Amino acid sequence: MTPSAEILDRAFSALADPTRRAILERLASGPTTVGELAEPFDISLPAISKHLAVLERARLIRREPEAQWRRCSLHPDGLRPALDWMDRARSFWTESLSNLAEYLNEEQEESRHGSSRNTRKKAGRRSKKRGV
Amino acid sequence: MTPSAEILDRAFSALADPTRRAILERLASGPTTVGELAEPFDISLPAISKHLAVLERARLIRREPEAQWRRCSLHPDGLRPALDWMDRARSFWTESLSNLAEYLNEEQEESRHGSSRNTRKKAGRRSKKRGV
DNA sequence: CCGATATTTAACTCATACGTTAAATGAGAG
DNA sequence: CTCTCATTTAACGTATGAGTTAAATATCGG
Repeated sequence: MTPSAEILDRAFSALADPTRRAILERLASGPTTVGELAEPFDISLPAISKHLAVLERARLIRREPEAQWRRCSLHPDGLRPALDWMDRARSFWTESLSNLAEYLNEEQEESRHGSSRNTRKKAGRRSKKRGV
Repeated sequence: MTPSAEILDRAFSALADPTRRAILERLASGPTTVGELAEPFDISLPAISKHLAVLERARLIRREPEAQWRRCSLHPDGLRPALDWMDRARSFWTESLSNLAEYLNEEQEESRHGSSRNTRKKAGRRSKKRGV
């Protein structure tokens, strides 16, 4: 629904491949050409070219022509949306966990007060795997 | 190469889908059942079930049986590897950009000194090769 | 045990991802 | 112009992803 959904899709999808992550890490030490970028990998040049296309489509890198080469570099702010989402995720993750802790405390309180009606924390834990 | 590559693959891949991201956000407000989780979406229950399987395989959620339901919750620390990678990416991204700025400054300096041979800002200057 | 409810598995379709090799493009050098 | 190098595009095979409907499984409540 949010208009940024596609952007996030592309960014995370681009990051979900070890070759592409390695390419990004390599670009951290400065812009370089496709051939140089491809060198450490065992796959064909067209394969690398496609990975670069994916990264470019995800706005994570830029390629600009320079003589017969194409200079690849990290796209400034290209990681922003993904970073922002992850930062939000980090907060709600920890928040959720602290809520859970709180809830467990309440449960404990409640059961100490002796109201024994329905104190199921993990209801009916019986033997799972009954043979058919 | 790193043994964590697959873990990151799965995490980012899991995050690369808006339905799954929405599910995670929903889980931020506390554990819930599959059915409840599926309710806001337009897709079938089996589809949701598969999304949950993907999230579980990526260690982002946990599902534990509870009566005839399965209670889904965020997996504590499940986001850790992805968060760590992203934090590293954030640093090397900005580092790389500040290096770029530095480099542009040097270029400018150089051209101010009047050495008019080949003062193209975008050519020359390859192979900086500062091992990071 | 039976029937209802929650969820998953099976079997299938369609689209996209990732790799290959071979051919095409674009720019510099002779 | 022609040769060569860097890179992409084309065409293809195969695997995986995301969705569907129908059937299976598991657990509770009577």
